Order: sequence, then structure tokens, then C-alpha cells
Amino acid sequence: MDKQRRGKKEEASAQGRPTLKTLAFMTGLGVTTVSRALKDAPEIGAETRRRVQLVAKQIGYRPNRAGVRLRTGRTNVISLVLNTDREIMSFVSDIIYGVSEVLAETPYHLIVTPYSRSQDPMEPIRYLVETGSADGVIISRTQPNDPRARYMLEHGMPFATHGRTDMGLVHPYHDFDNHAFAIEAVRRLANMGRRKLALLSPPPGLTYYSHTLNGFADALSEVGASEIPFNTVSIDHSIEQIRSRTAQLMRRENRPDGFVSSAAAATLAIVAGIEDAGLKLGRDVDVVSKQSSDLLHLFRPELLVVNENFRLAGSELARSVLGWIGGAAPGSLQSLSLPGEVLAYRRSAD
Amino acid sequence: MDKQRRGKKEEASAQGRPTLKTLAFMTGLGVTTVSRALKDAPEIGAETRRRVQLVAKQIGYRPNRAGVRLRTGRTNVISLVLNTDREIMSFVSDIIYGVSEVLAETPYHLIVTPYSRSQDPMEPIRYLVETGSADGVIISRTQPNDPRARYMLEHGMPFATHGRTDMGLVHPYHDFDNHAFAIEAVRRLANMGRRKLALLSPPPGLTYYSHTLNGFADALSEVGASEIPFNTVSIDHSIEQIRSRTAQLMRRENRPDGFVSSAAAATLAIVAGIEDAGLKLGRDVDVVSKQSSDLLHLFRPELLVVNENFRLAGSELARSVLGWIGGAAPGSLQSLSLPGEVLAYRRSAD
DNA sequence: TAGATATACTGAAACGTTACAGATTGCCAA
DNA sequence: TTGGCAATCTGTAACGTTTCAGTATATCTA
Repeated sequence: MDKQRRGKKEEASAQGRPTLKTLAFMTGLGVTTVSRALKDAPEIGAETRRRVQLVAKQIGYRPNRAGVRLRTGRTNVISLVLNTDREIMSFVSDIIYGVSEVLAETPYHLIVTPYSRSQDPMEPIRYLVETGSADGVIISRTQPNDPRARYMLEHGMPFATHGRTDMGLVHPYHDFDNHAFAIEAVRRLANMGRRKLALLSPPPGLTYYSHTLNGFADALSEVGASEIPFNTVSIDHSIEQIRSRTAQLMRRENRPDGFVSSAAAATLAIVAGIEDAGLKLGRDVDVVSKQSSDLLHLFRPELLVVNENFRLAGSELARSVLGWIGGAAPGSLQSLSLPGEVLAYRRSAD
Repeated sequence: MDKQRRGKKEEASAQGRPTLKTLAFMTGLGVTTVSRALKDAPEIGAETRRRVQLVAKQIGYRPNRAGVRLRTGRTNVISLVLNTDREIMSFVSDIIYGVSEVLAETPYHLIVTPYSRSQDPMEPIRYLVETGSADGVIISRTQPNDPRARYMLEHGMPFATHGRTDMGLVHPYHDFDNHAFAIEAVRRLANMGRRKLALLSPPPGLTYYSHTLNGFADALSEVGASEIPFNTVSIDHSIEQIRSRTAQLMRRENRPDGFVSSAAAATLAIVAGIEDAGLKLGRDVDVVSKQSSDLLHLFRPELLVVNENFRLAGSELARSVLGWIGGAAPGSLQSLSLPGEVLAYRRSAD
């Protein structure tokens, strides 16, 4: 089933897709020259360079990814590693969009590498590193001592984490300032006269758990409020669990008059639980919640919200990995975004 | 910068990653034999086959994707083509998860190919086909006369559509039965005594727009209810627009006492609009809404919901493309999922 | 003038895989 | 004994790219 019967060497005619050989034939040059001309190598004459590039553009030449990859080992792929069961939904799509936006202007493709509850989180990472399936990796659900980050660092795989680590190792990251978020949230509640505050935290184990807790604690003492412990659930628990635990808490003698919630979906459950206990949002209790899409105010206008921009996170993460791949110092590719305004800041030097 | 100085032919020692050559060296066979043995070719002796496969497993041999792709043209990639601005969020992540789940057990990777408002929807499709970047494609926002489907059909690129077309061409698809959804919704409203119904429809132009409209109309005459036109907005409009249009509608003399909403986020806006007009959900008006994650009942317990399972859609779509790639008849890879239960049915023959 | 040096270009080899077209061996029929 | 044939196995080439080690020509230096 040979497409065309054709002479071995001297033809590069009307096949499917133009290759370097096609270009070489058309320009009368060698493939090497064409290859170098296309990447603006200095040892190619200026006119030749322009000529080759013109022809290439005209016939719509696009380098064959498999060829490049086989020869150079570069895949032109960024892999986004996602937990299939745990990750919140809006989160995922926004990150993907953010990453896509940045990659769209580059030769990079985005591939999504999933892993599920049943698997070791290291497994997809090992796969990517061992098979060299990507030039760069983005991970989330970052832990203070993250084996994935350590592994990739050891094996020279460029990556960026969504969230910081705390292992004394330097690598690119993007993080939302959850310490600042918790402070802001507590202050707002204090301003409304709330004094007994509960926190629905991120899952323990992830780095931003302690960021959030620290911010919460710092602000409590700043404003002179006290904490009503609410640490039997986290935002990783099911809606039903959060709802019933909240109701249970609100029926107690010493109940909170303010909540700080680290996720929008969980906030729905908190409010439901509050109302289950016969209390009223805005009168008996106030709730400050993080949200990533602007919908909570429709749910209950009394809700106080702080916005976290995941699309921005995706873009920043993509830029970070690309930067590292491009040779920038990993320490210069760290960014933090502040609650409230979407503004990203702090690109420290290193 | 040569990694190791080593003799040309006769060594395949401790480099990075095992290749066929490594296996050939270890087994004492030729690369051809090894290659064929690994894919259970009949002309390889049974024992040799077992031996090769054992060694391959032992040293963790994984075929080099670039090599395979360059040689065969097979990419082992399925591309999910997504609109970056329009697609609803939960939608996207669920579909991705559904697709991932199926691909995880295959050698296929999922790559996300985005396109945005500013671009021609055909552009990513043309890119994929021209560069042969994928073995199969999944598209959504399907139109009755869909140029993307037509193009891929003409160019022999296997694909599956989320939603049906209506061009007299046969191809794999998965669809939610929106006709049945609309009927079910109207019946429920009718059962509650609602007689003047408004529909917040999908965007005109997409195939399921008319499915929904037809179901709505059919059910109206079945139950003897009448329609209050509400076609100045669709679920693609902004939350604010839907909200204000709803409020406006509800302040009119001849206002609806029931709504059918094709999307959960839009339902939030409808309810807000209803309440803006000083009316009460469950008393003055009822709303039936599609939802893909089980959150609406927290928003307002009075809401009536119909579940659409996007994760299932993703899985079905993935299975369909893989089936087509595997040589199955495209007409046998069509499925429809019914509202209410997540059950998928109808795999017609062709 | 001879030699050196810079400029512009080139062929061959290699990345890992598979397809094609043999090669080698043993066995059986004539 | 010979030829044929089936059963196994093998080398070579090719996919498209980049890198290495050149070659050929023109230009400069002494």
C-alpha cells in the first residue's frame, strides 16, 4: 500500500505535508541549510534566510513534532497533573483555560495527566519523567514536604507548583496568599461585630492549610476575637458532611457568630447547615468565603466574598514552567496573588 | 557533549531508557524480532515471545512515542477541542475527567486544544488534521450543520461530537436527550398546576437548541399549558443579563408561573431575577433546571432539578472515538443519555 | 603568491520504531 | 537425493529532524 510509486531521492513533489526535504527541493538548498535558516542561525546568508522563510510560510510548513522529538528529546508538551476525584470543578477548568491562554502563543501543547484516589500521586510524575513525555509539569495540591517536587527536582524535570512547598528547595510556584485571605476575612467579620469565629479550613496536609490557619490565628489576636474550633471537617469533605457538622455546631451553646470558608461549594453547605439550625445568615452569623466564580452573591446576598482568580493562576503557572524550560532561574519564577484584587506580585530574585 | 564514549554497534548498556535495541541485546535477538514479539505477531515462536515479553516487563520497557509516531503516523493522542470563553465550567472539568477515565487504560493521551472567541472554530480542527497531531478528536457545541464534523469526515479524521448534527452524515456522538428533558420539566411544572411557562433555552445555533424547543412545545400542548416567550436571552448570556431580563419579565402583567432552565448557573440568575421582582420561588413561580453537579438544592430547596451527567458524556465520547479509530462503524458509536437516571442507551446498528 | 581565515553551504548519521524483503533451518514428499 | 515449504528469525530502509564534520569559495594578510 505505497502511496505513490516514486523515485528514491530526487523528488519532493505533491505529497501530503511539506517537510524540510520539500523546502530543500523548492529552494534548491540542502535540508541542513533549510533547517538552520528557519531558526535564524547566523551562518546562513541573510538573503537565503529570508528566502527560505518566505517559501516556508507560503506553503505552510510546520515542523513535524515527532521528528523534532525523536531527534532532540524535546516534546513541546506541558503536562498538567490533576487529581480526578478531589479537585474542585471550577478550579480545574479555570486553570486549564489559564494555561491554554499562555501556551496558545507557543509551540507547546497542553496534555492533561490524571490520577485518581486509588493511585499513588507519584505515579503520573514518575511516568512523565521516565518516559520523558513532557518538557514541563504543573502540579497542584502541593504539600509542605512534597515528594513530587523533590523527585522532579532530582531528575531535572522543570515544573511549577500551584501552592508553595516548605522543604528548603527552590522551585517555581504560584500561590494565592491564603494567609492574607484569612486575615482579611477575620477583619471583615470583626468589623461587623463578630467575635466568635469558626474556620472551615483546607485539607490538612496541603501547604495552604497552615497558611490559612496562621492567618486566621494572627488576625484573631489582632482583633481580639476568639476561635470556635471547627476542625472535624475541611473543604475536602462532602457537602453533606459539612452541612450536618455545621448544623451540629450551630446548635451548641457556644456557637460561632462568624465563619471563614476556604471554598465556595463548602460555603453553600455551611449556609445550609446554619439554616438547618434555625439561624439566619446576616443576623445571627456572618460568613466570609473564598470564591473563584462570581456566583455566591446570588446564592445569599448577605455572603461576604473574597475572589481567587484561578485563570490567573493557570497563566502564571504556565509562564513559570516555560520560564524554567527557557533557562530562567527557578527562584525568579515564583509569584503570589493577593486576595481582593487579582493583581499578582512578588517576583523575587534568585 | 557525548554522554558516553561507546562502540558503535555492539553495545546497549546502562544508558537512560531501554529501547528495542536494549531488549534485542539482552535477549540476543534482532530488533525486528523483539518488536514483533512484543505485539504478539504469529510468526514469532511462542517461547521467544514469552521470553521477550518477560524481559521487557522486567526492565520496564516502554515504547518511545516519538519513534512510533514518526514511523507509523499514529500519535496515540485524543484531542479535546474546547472553547475557552463560552464553555461552562463544571461542564469542562467533568468531561475531561470522563475522557481521562477511559483513556487511562489505553496508551492514549488527552490533549486539550483551545480556541477562543476571536478565532474561527475551524482553525483548531484544521490544525489537528493538517499536522496529524491527533488520532481522534472530540468537539462540543455541535451545530445542526457543523462544518467541523463535515471537514473531519472529508479528511478521514475520527471524531465524536458532544451533541448531534443534522446533515444526513453519520458519525459517532453522545448526546443528552434534551427533548426528553424539556418534556419532563414541563410535565413536572404542569403537575404543580403551573400553566404559563417560560423557557431559558440553549443558544440558538447549537443543535440541542431545537431539541429543547421541540420538547418544550410538544409537552406544552400535551399538558395544555401556554408559553410565555423568553427568547431574548439564552444560557450563553451573562448572569446579569439573564437576571435583569427575568426581573423585567416577571414584572409584566402576563408573567410566567413556571420556568424551564437549561443550565444551573443561569438558574441562579433566574431565581435572583424572580426575587428582584418581589416574587417568591415555590409560591408564585416554580423553576425546573438542568444541573450537572448536585448543588442547586442547597441554593433554594424549592428548585426542581434534572441531572445531566457530563462525566458520563466524557467517557462515552472517549469510547466512541476510540471505537472509530479501532475500526468500528461510526453509526454504531452513537449514544443518548436520558434525563433523571444516568443511564445511557441506544447504540444503534450501522 | 601562499597561506590563513571567514562565510555560506552540505552530506551523513542518528534518534526509536515498523515494514519489507529476505535468510536460515528443519522436515517432508517425490 | 532433491526440491519445496513452513516456521522463525534478521538486516535494511525509512519516517523528519538536528548535529557533526566537513567542503568550496571568496577575502584578507604577510
